[in-house]
Amino acid sequence: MPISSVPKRANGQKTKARLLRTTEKLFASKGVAGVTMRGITQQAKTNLASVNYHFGTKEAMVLEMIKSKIEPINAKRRKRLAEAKLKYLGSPLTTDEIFRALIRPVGEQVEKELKNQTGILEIISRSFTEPASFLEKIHNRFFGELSQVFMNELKIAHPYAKEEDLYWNYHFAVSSMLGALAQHNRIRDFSSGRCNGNAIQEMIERLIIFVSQGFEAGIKKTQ
Amino acid sequence: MPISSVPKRANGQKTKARLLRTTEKLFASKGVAGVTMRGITQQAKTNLASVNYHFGTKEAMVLEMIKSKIEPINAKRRKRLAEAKLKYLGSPLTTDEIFRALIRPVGEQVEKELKNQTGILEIISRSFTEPASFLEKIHNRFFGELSQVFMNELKIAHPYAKEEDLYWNYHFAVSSMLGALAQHNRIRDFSSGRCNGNAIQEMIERLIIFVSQGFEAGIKKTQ
DNA sequence: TCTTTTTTCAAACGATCGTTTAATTATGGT
DNA sequence: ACCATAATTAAACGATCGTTTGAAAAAAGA
Repeated sequence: MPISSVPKRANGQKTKARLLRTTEKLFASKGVAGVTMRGITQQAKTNLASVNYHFGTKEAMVLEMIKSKIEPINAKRRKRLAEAKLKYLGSPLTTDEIFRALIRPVGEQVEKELKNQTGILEIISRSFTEPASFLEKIHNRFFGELSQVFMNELKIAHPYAKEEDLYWNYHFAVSSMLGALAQHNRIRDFSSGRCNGNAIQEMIERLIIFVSQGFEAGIKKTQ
Repeated sequence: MPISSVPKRANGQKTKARLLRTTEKLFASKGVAGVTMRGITQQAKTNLASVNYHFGTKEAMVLEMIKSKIEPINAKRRKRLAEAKLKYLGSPLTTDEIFRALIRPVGEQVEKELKNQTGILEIISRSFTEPASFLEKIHNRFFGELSQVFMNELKIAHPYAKEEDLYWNYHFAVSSMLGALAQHNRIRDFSSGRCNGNAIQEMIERLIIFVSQGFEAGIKKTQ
């Protein structure tokens, strides 16, 4: 008898986790419509009804999967921003440092889970572009307040910029990030093999430069 | 008896066009999965079987709709690029002029069809992000060679830049454009009403600046 | 007008979707 | 060992999907 009494109903939790992992893969490759109950349960080697037993509905399972993927990234984003602020002790951050805190955690999480073939990039981007209406509440909850945090930091960094410019270009920056992440597998073919879309770290660093400079150019328009 | 003998079976062409227009709206708002045969034929006030009669399959109809929306834009892009080259008579174009030729035609087409409530932005972006596999052939055909044309122009404009940098940042630029267009309805809420996502022309002009400067910053990295 | 072709229509088909039910098996507590 | 709960399973349900069929209606050509 093991001393640790934490995992009660161990097997049950295992199938639940197995379902979530399978949902990840299928959602990343085929979207929410491609995630079928039979496809998931078959690949997770469990019964069809197990999804409804563990999660209630298919939607609830997808939402829980997305939540489990995005929340750690957002936590890291806040942490990085706070660390940067601490380092600069009150004085405003540079644009690229702010966007570094926003974008780098994505790349790190991707590298971390590269072995799992999980496809966080696709999950994040799909959670924005999927037509499924039930995903919208997720964004407002996950990205709504997070965006306000980063926008506030950008306002501090650019006190003389017009608010309108700041909003527009932050919107471009986020959209660029999502678009680039979502399309990252296209660059290999497009560049005839010259660029590797799986070199995530390289892409992230390049993306930070692109987005930061685009942002600054956009807000300096009127100065 | 009318002299013009062009429109034979006039009524038949009308329902076909009506089907295409309805497909536009539904695809834009709900994606390819949300485009149901019964939903389309009901809204187009025709019979369920008319889709298969006029187009063969649902996919064929969606493809034809997308083609009819994107091809005019791409034609305009080539034309604008050619006009700009003619104006500069051999000397290389500036970065923002190249991207202007790429991005502006989208905005113009949107403004042109604003009254139709057709949603080209959603159609373009969805045609990239939709998980439907049958859409992939479209991109390679539509955007593959077009991208090569614009990439060549960027190479001419930046003869000393590394090819790798050019490819990466063109990829970012296109992804940014698609991402920003796809997410354009989010900025209103995000900015608490300060920015209007339906002010397409303003967004397009801002986007050109953002993308051009991001691109130049990305390729100047090593110079 | 008569004939031929095109277009529309109601009805049904087979397939697949998410969910539910009820019976069975496995597990943990006492 | 016994019992209550948790978990798994096979089977079926109702709904919706895209497509096909065969006949009726409409339009064009002769």
